[in-house]
Amino acid sequence: MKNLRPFNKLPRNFYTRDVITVAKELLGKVLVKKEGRELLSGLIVETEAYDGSVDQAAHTFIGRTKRNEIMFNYGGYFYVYFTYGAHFCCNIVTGKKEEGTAVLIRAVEPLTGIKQMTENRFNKTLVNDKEKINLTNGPGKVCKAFNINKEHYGLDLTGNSVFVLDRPRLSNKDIVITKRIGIKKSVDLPWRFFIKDNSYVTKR
DNA sequence: CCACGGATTGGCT
DNA sequence: GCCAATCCGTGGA
Repeated sequence: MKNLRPFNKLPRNFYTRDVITVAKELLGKVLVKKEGRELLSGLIVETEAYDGSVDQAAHTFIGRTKRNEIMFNYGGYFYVYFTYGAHFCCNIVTGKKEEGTAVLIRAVEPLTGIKQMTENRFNKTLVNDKEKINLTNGPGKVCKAFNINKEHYGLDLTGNSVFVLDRPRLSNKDIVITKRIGIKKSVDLPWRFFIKDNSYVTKR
């Protein structure tokens, strides 16, 4: 699992498809961030789709603002926002120009750079299994562990600092579909996707 | 184990 | 001025 070389970076045309398809197909792919010499990476295990054309919970529902403008670009950009006065959350912009759609990365399973992630999260290096599970099982936790913040807003994911590696597509039977969590509007849309039985999915 | 609420910034009305 | 696509600690059973 240490050697990520045989896998290719996802190309632009992966991201420019519709948000639901991309949200599902991102499951099982590998999020990578280069941090100095360290390669932080994790298997994407939980996502949510947001679509401003029909979805009141999407930040683009109100139209274009300075904060959400990257979501109106075509797919393959990083939308990072700050919330609750404390946390960053990262999203992958999808679709065509002006669509205003994106996929929230809710949880990953740590693969490489675990020691660095633990330092980023807890400011120490010791890890037991309980801490490992708690490292990246939530959108704010993923950003903290990967040290993703305001500076990464608008990054092109076909570039070289943050990107996603391809992996074989999961079977539909390994994907669970539910309503989204942590929101107050458009709560009934079944736009949350996660890998069945994966222990790094958000706990409820 | 579960429920509850405080923290704390910045975007938008 | 309101309140959020969250997290964590506390307190009770």
